Formats: sequence, structure tokens, C-alpha cells
Amino acid sequence: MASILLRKRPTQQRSRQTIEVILEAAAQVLEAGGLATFNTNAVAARAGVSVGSIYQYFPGKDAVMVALIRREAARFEAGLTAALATLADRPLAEAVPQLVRLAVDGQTERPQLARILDMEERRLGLEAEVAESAQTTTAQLTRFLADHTVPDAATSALDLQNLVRGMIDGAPGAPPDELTGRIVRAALGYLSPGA
Amino acid sequence: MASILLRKRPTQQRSRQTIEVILEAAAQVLEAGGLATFNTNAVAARAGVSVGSIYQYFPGKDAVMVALIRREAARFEAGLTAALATLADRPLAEAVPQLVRLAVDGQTERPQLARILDMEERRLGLEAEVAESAQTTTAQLTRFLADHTVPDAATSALDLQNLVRGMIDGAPGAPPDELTGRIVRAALGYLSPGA
DNA sequence: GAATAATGTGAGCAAATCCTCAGTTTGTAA
DNA sequence: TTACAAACTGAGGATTTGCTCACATTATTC
Repeated sequence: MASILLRKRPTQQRSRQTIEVILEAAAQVLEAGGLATFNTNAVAARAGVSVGSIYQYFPGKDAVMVALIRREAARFEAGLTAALATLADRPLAEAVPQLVRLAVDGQTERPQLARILDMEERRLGLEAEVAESAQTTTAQLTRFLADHTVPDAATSALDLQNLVRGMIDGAPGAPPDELTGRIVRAALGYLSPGA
Repeated sequence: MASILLRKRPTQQRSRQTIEVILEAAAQVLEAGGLATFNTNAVAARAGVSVGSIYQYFPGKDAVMVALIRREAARFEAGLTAALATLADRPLAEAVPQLVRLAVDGQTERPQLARILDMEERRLGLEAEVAESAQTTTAQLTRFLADHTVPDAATSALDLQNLVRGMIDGAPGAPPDELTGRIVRAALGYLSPGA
């Protein structure tokens, strides 16, 4: 059965490498010229690969985008899982700053790219397969909040993700330490109302 | 001197009307099919106007986008100015909920459109002329916060805008009342840390 | 090393899209 | 009414872009 995400299964090492090269090239194209310059020819050229190779594995332009989004999401999710495991039995006041910091750092590494991927994640958000990865991080956060007796954990998880994302995306270039502190203030305020 | 935003100055009533029709058509195209279907031909067709008419007044596709962004921003800014005047000497705990509600309602009226314009505002954000209107609302908020003895008013204004925007954009279809309440919690938490 | 499968190539087709410009229609003013 | 300016039209030129396919190259298997 053919995937919507991958047209053909790579079996040799060579092709797996090619896919990696394509994705990294896509990332670089996005960073260099934004969405406007993101087209298959540009990606192929940057990857040092022919257009045909892209279509060997990706059914279309958007599929490349989706793969990139998933790659970055997976990276973040790995960090999140680890962090949550460590922080499982710590109080919110201690856990939240570390989680926020994780998000800030993730977005700070390649800020241009991260912002574009956020945008595209929304644009492609209708398709179920794309939303999946985002949902697993939300699910993890939800469980964590529920374990900390936060009411309405699911809604809170979503709100917090959006809050953090909005503040990070809107303040590119801000010093990570200070930005983290300010976001933490908002997040803890959200979690402990009316104090 | 020709503007970057408007190629030719409309002098007759008729042409001013045409510009309005074009902008509203652009809004409808965006709502109906998203960014992907936003092209000059589609806008012209929807407006019941020839492509040429668009280029009479707008130097290009993006200029239409910018004009739309400015139109919506102006609308919001008018409401903000009025609200801030009323709330000038009220405490934050009372003012913030009303301001948040204003933002929520603004985004709720035409949610699809509002989200796309937010995205495009960022994409076009490099050009100074575009950022201008966003800056004036930030400036108003900054002044308001400073009058309420909020430290670092400029940074806080920006953070709060981003926080609010992120939470609203990320929760489309949420009940305005509840969403407003949750955003207020975060905003007040941001403003009164460590309570 | 021959046969088969996997992978890679890139010219170029089809379609989409931006925008122009020569010509027409509508408004204004003397 | 006439002369001029403003506004509008829309076919189509120029360009961009997604994508295919016939063919070449590299790996694997027997």
C-alpha cells in the first residue's frame, strides 16, 4: 500500500541518503528565500539532485513540506518525552520553566525555518496525517497536566502550546533567557489563576 | 509621487468604489480557498472587474494583500483607541478582560480571513510600510501599560499581543467567552508575576 | 558476469499566473 | 456639444512552476 507521504519505499542506503539530502535542501531553501522560493526545482538544485529524484519519493511538493514538518516535530517530541519523564513528579513551578526553555531553544536553533514550518503546519493542518505528530505532543502534555491535577488538561495543554508558540514566534531574536522567563510568567499565571 | 501601495490616485467616486470592491473580493477569495487560490484573476472575477482594473491601482498582487491587511488593522485600531480611552483610568484587572475580548471578537468575525492576514502580515513584515500599522497598535498598548506602571511596557505590549494572538489563532471555533477568560488568566499572570 | 531490481537524470510538456497595453467606455468641464 | 481626462476592459505575451517519462546509472542476486 502506497503512503500518502512517501511514494516509494527506499530500500537501499543510497536512497535514504537522498531523501535526507532533499529534506535538508528544502530546509535551506526555506531559510534562504522563504515560502516564495520554495519550489521543486529550487530544492532539487540545492540538493544537487534531479527533480525526478524528488518525485521518486514524494508524491508532490506539499509532501516534502510535510516530511520536513514531521522531521522537526519528531526531534522536538523526543526532547519533550525525555523532559517529561524527568519532570514527572516535580511541581509545576519547577517543570514549566524547563519545558518552556525546551520550546524556546527548539525555535531558536533555526528560527526562520521554525516559523515557516509553523505556518505551513497550519495550512496543511486539515489533513489528518499531518496533524498527527502535533497531536501526540499535545497528548503528552495533556497527560502531564492531568497528573498534576490541572483541570481541563486537554484544553490547557492546547492553550499553553499556543501561548508559548505565539510568544516565541512573535519575538524573533529575543534573548532566550529573558524570553523564557516572560513566557513562564504567563504560563504559570494561566495555570494558577487569580493568585 | 507614486505610492508603493497605490499606483494611481483615484479621483472619482467610481474608482474609489472599484477599489473597495476589489478588496472585498480579495477577502472573499481568501476565505473561500485560502492563500492557494489567491491570484489576480480570481480576485478580478469575484469582483466582477477586469484584471486591468486591479493593476490600475495596485502595483502587484502583494499590494492588494497589504491593502487588505491595512484595512482590517485600521478597523481594529479604531476599536482599540476607543476602548483604551474609556479604560485609561481603570485598573488592569478590569481593563485587560475588555481588551482581550476586543481581540477575540475581532478575530472571531471572519476567523479564516483573520488568520490568513496574520500569516501574511508576517511574510510581508520586512517592508517597513506594512509593519507601520501593527506598530501603532503596539505603541498605543505600550503607552497604556506604561500609564499603569507596568515595567518594560514596550516589551510587555509586544508579548501580550503575541500571547493573545497565538491563543486565539490556535483555538479556532472556541467559545469566545471561555477563550477570553483563559487568555485573561495568562495575560494577568504575565502582568502580576509570582503572585 | 548476466540478469534483474533499485535508483537517478533532466529536457520539456501542460498548466497556472502575473501583468501589459491598445482600445473602449464613462465622467468632467468649458 | 466638444474636448479632454479618468476609468475600465480582456486577450494574450512572458514567465514560472509542478510534474512526467524515456533513458542512464548503480546496486544486488544467483
